[in-house]
Amino acid sequence: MKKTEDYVLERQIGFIMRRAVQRHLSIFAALIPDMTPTQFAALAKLCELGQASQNELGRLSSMDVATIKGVVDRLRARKLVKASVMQNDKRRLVLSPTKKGQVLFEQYAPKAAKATQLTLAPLDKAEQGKLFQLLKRLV
Amino acid sequence: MKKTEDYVLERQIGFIMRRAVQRHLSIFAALIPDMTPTQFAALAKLCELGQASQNELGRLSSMDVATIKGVVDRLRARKLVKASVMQNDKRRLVLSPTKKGQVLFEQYAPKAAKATQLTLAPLDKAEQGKLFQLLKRLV
DNA sequence: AAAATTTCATTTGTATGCAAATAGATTGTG
DNA sequence: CACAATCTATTTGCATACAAATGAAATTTT
Repeated sequence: MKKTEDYVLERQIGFIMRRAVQRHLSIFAALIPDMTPTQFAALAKLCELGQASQNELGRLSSMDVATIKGVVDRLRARKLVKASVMQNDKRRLVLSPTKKGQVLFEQYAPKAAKATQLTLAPLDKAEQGKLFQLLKRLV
Repeated sequence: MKKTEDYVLERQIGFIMRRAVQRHLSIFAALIPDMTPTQFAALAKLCELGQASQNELGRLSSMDVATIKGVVDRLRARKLVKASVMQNDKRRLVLSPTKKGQVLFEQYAPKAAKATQLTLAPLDKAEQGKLFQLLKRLV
């Protein structure tokens, strides 16, 4: 006995996650108007790695090849990331953060962490941990 | 004593949610290649309401005015939604699902619900409920 | 009623996000 | 070694997603 009311948008995980993401993006933008979370993620991962090819960076920051290209292009345009063709493998673009990129990362990292904190603020520490644990298991 | 390693991308809620959303979108697309989750959400909400203005539909399905316009335009192009200028208030566009739209909604609703189920499959029922509860409190 | 404010829809611009196709470089295999 | 398969990056096309500006219509205020 299926009825229309059986499908409730507000009970769909995609809908709820979309709203949670919207809230987080808004918080992030308020703290760091200068850079998108995606751009910051790529920069952060590259700072952590020190060096990586473009596709590699994309994989490690969960962006497909087309997306990471756009993100890296914008970071390069701002001189936060530098690129050069790898000698051993001329298909690859070796990326690394510039000094300016590293400085900006160090400067924004506390704010980005704060964005996570503020997003999770409605939950206590135990609940925050639980949420992380559950979300991770979805992937 | 802040250090670079203090910021770990994988421990940021935005990153984890982005990955979870990616996973869900992939599952949804596999079950319903014909329509995006966003389009289905708008159609579902409109079927639930029976009728709504465009902005109203956007608010209730968590899309801003520019986004809902695009989504509705595409639904209208496929004749799943019909629109007319409201007589009482000529600013408003009154939307309602077409017969075709209603049929398609009824047809896809079980699949869309299945997408939620599959996304949550790694968790048991209690954990699924907990995840919903935690995510809702973030918004 | 006239003016100020608000609401609705549209438009523009920028930034993800993904699928699919392509070209060039490298690797693996017969 | 040659050739098929794979990998890297790019490009195109489409679909969210949001900020900001605009114009038309309705509401509120004075």
